[in-house]
Amino acid sequence: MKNLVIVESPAKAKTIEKFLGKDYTVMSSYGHIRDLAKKEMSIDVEADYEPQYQISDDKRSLVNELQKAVKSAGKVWLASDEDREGEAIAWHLQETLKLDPATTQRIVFNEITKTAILHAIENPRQIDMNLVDAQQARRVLDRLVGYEISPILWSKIKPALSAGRVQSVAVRLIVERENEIKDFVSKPYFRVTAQFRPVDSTKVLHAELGNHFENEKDAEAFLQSLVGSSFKVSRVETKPLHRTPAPPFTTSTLQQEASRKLGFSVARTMQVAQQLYESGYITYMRTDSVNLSDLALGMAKKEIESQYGAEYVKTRRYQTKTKGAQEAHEAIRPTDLTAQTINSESAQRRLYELIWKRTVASQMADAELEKTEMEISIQGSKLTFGCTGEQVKFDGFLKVYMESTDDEEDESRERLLPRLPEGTLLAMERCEASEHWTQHPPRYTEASLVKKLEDLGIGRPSTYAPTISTILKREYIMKEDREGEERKSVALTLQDGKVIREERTERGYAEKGKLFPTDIGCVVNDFLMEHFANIMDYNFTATVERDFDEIADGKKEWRKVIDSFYVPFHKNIRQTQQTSQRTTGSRLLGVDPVSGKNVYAKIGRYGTLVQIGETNTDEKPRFASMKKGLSIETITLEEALSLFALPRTLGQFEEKDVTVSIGKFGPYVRHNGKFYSLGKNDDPYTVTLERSIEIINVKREAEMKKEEMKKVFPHEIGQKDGEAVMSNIGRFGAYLTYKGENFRLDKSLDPLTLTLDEAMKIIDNAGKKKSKKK
DNA sequence: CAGTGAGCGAGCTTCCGCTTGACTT
Repeated sequence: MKNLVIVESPAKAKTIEKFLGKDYTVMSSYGHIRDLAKKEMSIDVEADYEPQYQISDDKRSLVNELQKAVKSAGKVWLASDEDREGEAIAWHLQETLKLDPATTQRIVFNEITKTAILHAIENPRQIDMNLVDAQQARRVLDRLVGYEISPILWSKIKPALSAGRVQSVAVRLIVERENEIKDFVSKPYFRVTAQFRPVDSTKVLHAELGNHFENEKDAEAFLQSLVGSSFKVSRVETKPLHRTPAPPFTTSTLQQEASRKLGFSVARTMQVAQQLYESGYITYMRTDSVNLSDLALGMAKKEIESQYGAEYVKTRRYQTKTKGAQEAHEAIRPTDLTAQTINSESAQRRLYELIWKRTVASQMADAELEKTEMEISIQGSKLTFGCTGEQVKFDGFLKVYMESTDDEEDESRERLLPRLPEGTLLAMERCEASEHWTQHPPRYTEASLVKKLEDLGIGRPSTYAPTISTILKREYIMKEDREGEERKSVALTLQDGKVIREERTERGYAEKGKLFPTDIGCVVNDFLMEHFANIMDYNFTATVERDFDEIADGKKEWRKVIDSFYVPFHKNIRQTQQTSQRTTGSRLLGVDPVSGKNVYAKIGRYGTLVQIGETNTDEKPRFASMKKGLSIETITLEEALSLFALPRTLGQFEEKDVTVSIGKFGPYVRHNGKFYSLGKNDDPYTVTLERSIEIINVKREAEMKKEEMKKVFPHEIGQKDGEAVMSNIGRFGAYLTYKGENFRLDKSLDPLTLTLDEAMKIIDNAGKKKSKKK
């Protein structure tokens, strides 16, 4: 063994090994192998911010293996990605594996082809310490911010909270959007639509008035004024229009489109993309680059030519405009563009097809359209109706793919218009003025939040999904569906010279999977905005990124950059810790009619709660947790008082008290020292004694059944090759045991009546799958 | 595994970015 090549990803290692042949062994570092120690700050501020690195727990055995491989290798090639993090990974490898910088080869390639890799091997360099230092600065800054602010939140608001350069700004976006929505005053307006017909034809023309009316009176007056009017086509304008395809997918745009077109969460998209990547169907899925390799461009051209014809080909190179993009990889694309679809489970197939279409469309010709705008004049009025139509002259990339939008009101009312010359007289067939409301700005979805973060240059492709799950886990935000609000709206129709008024009940737009801030999210955000405005600034990341770039260019020293940030920052930390008030988001709801004491809603150590009485008096106040769906801001006095109804004693069963309450794991019934969880549809505030007894009995029966099961299992189905085939019930359901190995049983199969033949079939099939994988 | 919330004090929590696995029945 002469050469050892180390890359970041095992899938990449497998591919490269094939290109390099016998003289090379390719191993993977699985990302970073070393990081700041988890406990405490692990940055020696006194010693000029010396970082204390440690091999990550889950990498110890890997590092051992790498060490062994290094010993038997003549030359070591560090081939991690060509960006800040990749350079740091290479450096950490060099340090940890005690490689000699003079003989260690640093190589990079951002296209996994034989040519690119061989070219890289011929052009090795040494590790770029400036780039490594830029990464160290990034790492140290994030640790300082996160580990100094978080403890302040623990002491001033609630334990186990967190703050960080990325997550806190993500929460800020959601809190501020919610505030905008709260301040938004929805106003009604009237939109007038009409249907015309040329007097000597049956063609129909759908048009809309260029103006809206603010109230019903004006709308009605306008409709009245139309009675007896004549209408004609006053202007026709036709102009060419062309549309360009969207660039190939990056992580962020893939997440957005998969959310809009397939309804995937950001995490789901990444999970499915990972599977596609590991099966070799697509290129790497964590990327900020829209660039396609020459190989891919060539494949696309060939594929489009053969499928759609040469006139559909237009080779395009896209430029990445994203702030702070590092472009260590290609855009996300199929590895083989001749495969329009793949034979795989549904989610993988659908995501793959989306990627295929987007990639191919990006290399196709513009769509050529003809847009016609028609204006219809009203005799005796300055107002005009208008309609637009679009005709596709050449479909180009539209043959394959059209990008979606987030706009909920996007009705794409464009249609083909009949050809009518200017001056054509029109008869009005019907006309309606309908009431609508102005819409508040939309709440973020996971995907639109990712887009916003990317626009601000905050976060990286590998962190978008984890960031969202962090702020969900901390309960700063929640993801919810909301029904549209019901509204009464007025519609006025012009019929036989009269205006008919009709009231309709309408539902506004339903919101699905939208992000809402919680009480805690709002209180933490207010606190951070008050005390750490610079970190919360939307430009903070962009500003420090400029410093990191200068470090990478060798123009600045990383420790100095950190020092000029840290000195004022740390002073602010100390001051905030000493002087700021404990923050609970407390709100006075009113007076308890029974005790005459004040009732508050606020944040406590374990979440939001309501409180009767004061905390700074001798007499202890009474507390009760808030139910799901209640918030400090909207809870009423009555709702708050009702929360004190627990625990309730419902009566007796088998001569013992039956009580109901809410515990750590949800609502429960307690009887004779035992606990029984309430069902999903049971409300602890109203549940009856009868229902509680039913719950107790159901659980008792289930437990008895389980006991009986234990007696029956493990069950011997039969013998094969002198070994027993057993069935059993475990934590994850029924399974078979044979020759010391376990095999999952499908839910539809009964582990007791299964025959030996059936069991052996399952075992054989599972065995085949395993050997295939290897 | 079925509270808590005041106060006492121990010991715990926390960042972002790079990569997969997982006692997988």
